Amino acid sequence: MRIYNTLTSKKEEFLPVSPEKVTMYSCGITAYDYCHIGHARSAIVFDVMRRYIQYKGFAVKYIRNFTDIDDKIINRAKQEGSAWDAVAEKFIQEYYHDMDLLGVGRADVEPKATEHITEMIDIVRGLIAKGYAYEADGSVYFEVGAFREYGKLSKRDLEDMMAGARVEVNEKKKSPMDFALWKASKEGEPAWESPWGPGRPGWHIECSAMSLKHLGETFDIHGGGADLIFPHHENEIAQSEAYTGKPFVKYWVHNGFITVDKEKMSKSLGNFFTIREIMSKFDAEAIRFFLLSTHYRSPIEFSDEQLREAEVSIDRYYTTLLRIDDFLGQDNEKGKASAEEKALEDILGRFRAGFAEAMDDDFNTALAIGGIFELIRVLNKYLDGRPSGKKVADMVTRSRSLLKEAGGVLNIFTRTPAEWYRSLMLVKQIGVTEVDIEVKIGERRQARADKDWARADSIRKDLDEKGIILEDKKDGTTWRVKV
RNA sequence: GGCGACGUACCCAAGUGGCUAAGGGGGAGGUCUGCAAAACCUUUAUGCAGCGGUUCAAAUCCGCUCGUCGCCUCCA
Repeated sequence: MRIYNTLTSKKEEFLPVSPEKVTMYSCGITAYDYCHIGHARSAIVFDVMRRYIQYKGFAVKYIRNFTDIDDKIINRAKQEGSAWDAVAEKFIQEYYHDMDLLGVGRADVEPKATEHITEMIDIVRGLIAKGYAYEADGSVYFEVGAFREYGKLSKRDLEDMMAGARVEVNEKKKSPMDFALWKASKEGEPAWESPWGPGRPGWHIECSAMSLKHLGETFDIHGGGADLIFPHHENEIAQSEAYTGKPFVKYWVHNGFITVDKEKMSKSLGNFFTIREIMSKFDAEAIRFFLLSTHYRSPIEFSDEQLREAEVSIDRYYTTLLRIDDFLGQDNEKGKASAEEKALEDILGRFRAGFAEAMDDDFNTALAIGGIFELIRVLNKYLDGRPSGKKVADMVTRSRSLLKEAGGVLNIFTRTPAEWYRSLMLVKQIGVTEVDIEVKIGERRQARADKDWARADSIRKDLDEKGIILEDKKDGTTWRVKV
């Protein structure tokens, strides 16, 4: 398995610290607002990495934090006239709501910054003792110049940064690049007792403290959005390595951005879409599929059209699954081979290896999905030959289980076709019920038996206008939701 | 200004030295069907931003040019 490491700027063979157990940490959210689709991408990308590493047979310990104390949370609370911790708690719950629908699993530990104040203070105290940090007016700063390797992740030279520094002037800091480990609290702000007086943690220190506590001094994978490379992750490295004297992380992985009109989606530009906004128009699975249909490091242009195409693709999957289930449900006594038997056997024989090869190459989900649709095409062609018999049933069953296996790793294609259509009916706001549709199908069946094609077609057209497509098959009519 | 990434068909998107340039969507034609739908078939890049170079061999490596974007400030 090869993973692209931001630290070395290349794909590297994945060799975890411990051969059996993989330790990974991803930066979660600051809980001050609803999540947008960029948060979804990050969460889904790392969710898939974790699932795939488990699929490969490793035990995984996965940590994803919540930043529950921060300026933005405090400001939001002020705006709303509520308590800062109530704001954080509310948006953590909203996060779970969105992520559950997107199929993002819970991490093994989901630590909150405020639950690790003691650990953070210990690290800050240690950094001061080792000469990497200094106190000024109740705040503590990390002295960037004292850490020789500063800039190694973001490939920056400290002197260049000073020259072009756009950081605000802070007289208390020795250098403008120094960053806060501990911030003295102002009047009325949340505060914790510390050796430097009442204050609260700086942003970066929490990840160092929580990863150290839950994963140890050196762990395997640390991830987040590419916008966290600098300064957040650079600072984490400085703090952690200065404190422990050990390498902090083996593999740094960063996902690319979502763009709108080619520009990065961001809060400040105001060009962002929240997850729930999108889920009011598209099924959550379509969002997940859309995000996985591009390699995680590439930018993705967000658009309704792309989401719609994702829906069409998923629909193709479930339509095939329905066909498989229909096929396996029918009598398959007499044996009739399909001309495409060899082609299906070939692809079944290499499918699993192909999937692993794609995923082993820096989690190439786009290629892996391509393999899934290749199998679907060959299988459909095979079924077009109307084969029957035990061997055929076995091959079709095997196809289905391989599709489910691959889908399971990506956590897509895990529902039944019926569940998919039901969900589509909700999201497309279809104005007829399943019972209505069955009644219409019954009426049409009679019309067709009477060879009253005009009436049969009018019933079909009527449903089509409501977003329901009828399909006449040998043994009856089925319906689907139009995507 | 410094650092970095990207530019593959009508659209999205894999592929980063050698097998017919994956896969999805769309278009055109066809098979099947009462007609449809689905599915399948054929077709839609002798070509990978442009120009040079390295090599027996380049979308893939190197150089330059053009274009787009990101980070350097909170950001997934």
